[in-house]
Amino acid sequence: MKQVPEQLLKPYNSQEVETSLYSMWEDSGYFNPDNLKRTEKGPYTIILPPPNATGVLHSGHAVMLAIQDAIIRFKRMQGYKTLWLPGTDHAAIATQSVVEKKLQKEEGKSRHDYGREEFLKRVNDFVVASQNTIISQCKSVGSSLDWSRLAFTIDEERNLAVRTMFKKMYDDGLIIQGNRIVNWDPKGQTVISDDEVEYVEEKTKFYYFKYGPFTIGTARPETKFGDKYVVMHPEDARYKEYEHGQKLTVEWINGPIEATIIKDASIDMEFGTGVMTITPWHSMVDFELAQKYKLDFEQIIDKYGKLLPVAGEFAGMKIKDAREKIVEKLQAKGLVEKIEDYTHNIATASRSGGIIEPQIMKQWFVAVDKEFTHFGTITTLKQLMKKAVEFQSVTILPDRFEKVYFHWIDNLHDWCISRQIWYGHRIPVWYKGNEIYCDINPPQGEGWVQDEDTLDTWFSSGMWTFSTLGWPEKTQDLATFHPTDLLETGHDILFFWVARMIMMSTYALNQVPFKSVYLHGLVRDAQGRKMSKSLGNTLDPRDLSAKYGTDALRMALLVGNGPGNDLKLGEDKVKAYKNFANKIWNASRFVLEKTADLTSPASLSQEDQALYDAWKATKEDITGDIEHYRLHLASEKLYNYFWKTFCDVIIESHKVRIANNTDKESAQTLLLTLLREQLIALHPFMPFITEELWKYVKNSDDDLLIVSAW
RNA sequence: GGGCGAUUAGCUCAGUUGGUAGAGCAACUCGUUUACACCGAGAAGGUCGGGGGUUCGAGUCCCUCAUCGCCCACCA
Repeated sequence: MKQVPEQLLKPYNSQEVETSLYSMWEDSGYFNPDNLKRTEKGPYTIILPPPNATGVLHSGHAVMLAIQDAIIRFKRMQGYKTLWLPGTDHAAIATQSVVEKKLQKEEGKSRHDYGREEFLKRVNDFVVASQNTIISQCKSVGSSLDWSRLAFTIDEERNLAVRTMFKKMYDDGLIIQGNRIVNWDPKGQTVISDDEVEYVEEKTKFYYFKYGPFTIGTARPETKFGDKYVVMHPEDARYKEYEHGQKLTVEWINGPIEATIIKDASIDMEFGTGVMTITPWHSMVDFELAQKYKLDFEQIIDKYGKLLPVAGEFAGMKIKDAREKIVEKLQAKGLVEKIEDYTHNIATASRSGGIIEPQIMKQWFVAVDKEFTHFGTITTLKQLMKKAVEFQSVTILPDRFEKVYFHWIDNLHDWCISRQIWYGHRIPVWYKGNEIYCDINPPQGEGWVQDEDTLDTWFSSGMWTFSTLGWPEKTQDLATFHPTDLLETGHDILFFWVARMIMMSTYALNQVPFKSVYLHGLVRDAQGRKMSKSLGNTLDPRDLSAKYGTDALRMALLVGNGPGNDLKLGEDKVKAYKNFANKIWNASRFVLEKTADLTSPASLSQEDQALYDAWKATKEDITGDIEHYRLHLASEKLYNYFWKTFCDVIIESHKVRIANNTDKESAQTLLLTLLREQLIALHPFMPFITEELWKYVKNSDDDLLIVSAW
């Protein structure tokens, strides 16, 4: 007769067991696929979306880790050679600005006071110091990541990969340098890509100014100094007396100027007066018009958002201050016809919040529409991205995001990849006079100067599935684990990241980066609001995990959380699964007590066999759910079966049978078998409590639950 | 301006291919001499946003309207 372990006599205490269980798993080496004994089903790989190296664990991370860990544990138990590869992200702009603020606050100096080299050293020190925080927090929620393969988006290996990729794309003519109109962020002092622009609604004024015989409409008087082209629709009857190319002299802000009439069908006759003047240096639309008709470009605003000498008396003023003054002056000259209230969207930089000022600048771009020869066929990067999803080499879950993805590709312009910040992968291009040199390593000889700019952080992130596996070297890992099986991430970075990974991987390897994409939603508070520090409604996963147990937290994040949908998380929900953990604990003790005198498994009675078969069917159902990434259903079914069927029905009836000695050994065998199998099935979702209980339920020759057969 | 999603019990949400409406929380009644009160038993609660259609049959498919939310877009 076995003794029921003393530990089971008190309620389940997650804090007492979690840390040591995690160490036990780590020590076992089973997080590393090379150490797995059963790998008959072949490789299964997930690369972890790298959290910011300087970040702390938030509920978004917790969801991501819970989902991926559940899938990885499931596959590992099924007998796959599972690799879940961790890493951290250098998050160029975000990290640099954090360190800049810190240095400003602590030492009162800007990055320029330190100089590039010293500043980068400071950033690196900061990153190294804070990196362990996020890593240990990932561990604390039970993530069975292979830490032996930990990567960093800007370490030496990844830098080599980035330089190699840049060079390859440069040689293929896919990375080009050009003077184009770009999104300049005066606050962050860098160019950003179209995807980093966020449109924010702004209430402002709409001004109607007299411009010679016309009335022009504008929301931005401060850009209008040099406006010498006046544009209207060729079929606008109101202006039919004027001809394209006609010149006339008009009185304007700082005196008379010679204006040229442009007729173009892109003008909306219904909007305003149907006439506008254009400012090609500071407007995307105007830029295109100017290119079309080969007009002059003149810069009006500098990179700090101040007016240039062309503004005459207004030179040096911030645009915001200048606007009023200019309107006043026009008013004094009698050129203001009317002013209306106006609501429109202004472009802001999503990171810094600065208002974007379009500028013409020399930058580096990835040409997405340019044809090139790719493994023997002519294609474009856009086509590569499109085909991967179109032909289902990559499937996106939920599938409605496939439409969103295609729509994004259709509207995609060349990707501006150069940034005027210091922290990041430096562009591997050197200049000497008019010579330009691009290679993985610096050129020989004197007088070469490297390009000052760094790369968009998503450039290196785009290579993440294969740079982490050793590319450009032909490593065993790359051959074994690429393409990866699943990318699980938030739908908010579908464009930034998912699309770029598909582009980079199909381009460089002629392989998709992953076979499936699983997009989870945002974690919101119980009222459905976005969690934010300013609202004070954030739920810290570390607190929840400490208070209710990691298993409870994980269940709360998984049950009912279908792909693509936002999850409303209240503390009540976590508490409910803490109760469930305790239920498992108590039921396990009870089963162990009632079966202590069972020496060897008995054959099942017909009735018990039927119950067992019903469980088998449930488990098969659950297996299918997990295989199709329906964790929200699988977890709920396990919960219901354990509580409603196993505890409330089977244990209740069988304890009577055991007491009355009716088919006792069959009853005992069934209880023990069902408990064992449910611990296995629950393990991917609630790894800690199940592994802990497994110690008491397993047979002597059984290994850890983490590697037990599903 | 385009696209997408949501609308199911008081609250938060499930409902995989159309086949007699589900869970958690809350509220109600009862129960504490033996697994668990972090519990059990029981009862209550829904014309599945409105309207129309397809079907033997619709929460599920189609059309339409309404409200809320998200994404995309260079109307000055």
